[in-house]
Amino acid sequence: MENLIQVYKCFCDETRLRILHLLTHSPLCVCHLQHLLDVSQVNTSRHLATLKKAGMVETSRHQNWIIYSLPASPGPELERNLACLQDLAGTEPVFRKDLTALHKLLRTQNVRDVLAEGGCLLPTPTQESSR
Amino acid sequence: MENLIQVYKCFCDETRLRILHLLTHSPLCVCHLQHLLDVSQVNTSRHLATLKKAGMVETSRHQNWIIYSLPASPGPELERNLACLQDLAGTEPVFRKDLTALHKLLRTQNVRDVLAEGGCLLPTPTQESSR
DNA sequence: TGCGTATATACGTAGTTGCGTATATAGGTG
DNA sequence: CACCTATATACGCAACTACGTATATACGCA
Repeated sequence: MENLIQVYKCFCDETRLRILHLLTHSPLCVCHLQHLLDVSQVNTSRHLATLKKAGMVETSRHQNWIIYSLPASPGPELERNLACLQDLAGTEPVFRKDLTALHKLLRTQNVRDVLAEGGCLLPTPTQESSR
Repeated sequence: MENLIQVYKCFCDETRLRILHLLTHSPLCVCHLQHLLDVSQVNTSRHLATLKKAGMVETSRHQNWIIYSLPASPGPELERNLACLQDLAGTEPVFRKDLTALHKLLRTQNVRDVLAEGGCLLPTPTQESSR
């Protein structure tokens, strides 16, 4: 039960929902999440920490970057609810907007190869989004 | 998006989850919910008010009793997540225990007929659960 | 070793949530 | 109308949450 509640607690914040939704489509480093979400670095990092503590994301370091991704083997509560989220995401403008931005990012930089090597989606959009 | 968040906010409390799970199986009046959940009257009432404000339950009065039930036409966010909850409920001991108690209640009092008339699941278990 | 970039944590604070105690409303019945 | 039962709301408070500002850690590179 605690696991289930924990999932819902994570799900009831818009930023975290958007993070999870994005990660459903691709692993991402913090700076790109920050850029895609248009949320401050601290805030992004904090929400990611929350998700990680709840076992809802995993991390791997690649040089200076921390790559966040969904767990390789998520618990049933998470897995089931991510599927549910995925079903509903299509009708939520925010999610669609995020997806468009993500695809643009992936296309522009053809980073699938980089990702395949466990890397970050360079170039990082650091400066302009340091609000 | 706000709707979706609201659903998750309601879902991230154990008592409210148990209420929704019970209502998935049968409409119920406050006093029986209170009894089944073993939660104080005020607390039960308050959680129900929260759920109602979020459009996640509906009420109908029958004499002195307020019968709570799931909405006749729930929004997609709620409907989808209730289905998800239903899927996961089978493995949660608390939910199974609640269901057993509910079935016992329904059997003991053969109240399906009463419910069919929009009534309460009499007799009410008032005194013993007034903690 | 010292600097720059990426990410995380500490601290203070405003807003929110949950819950107990007390009290109010509303219908039913004598 | 007076009283009982069922349910809801008001108030106060402790715990939790979110977020900004400031600061720390960790890695890469000159």
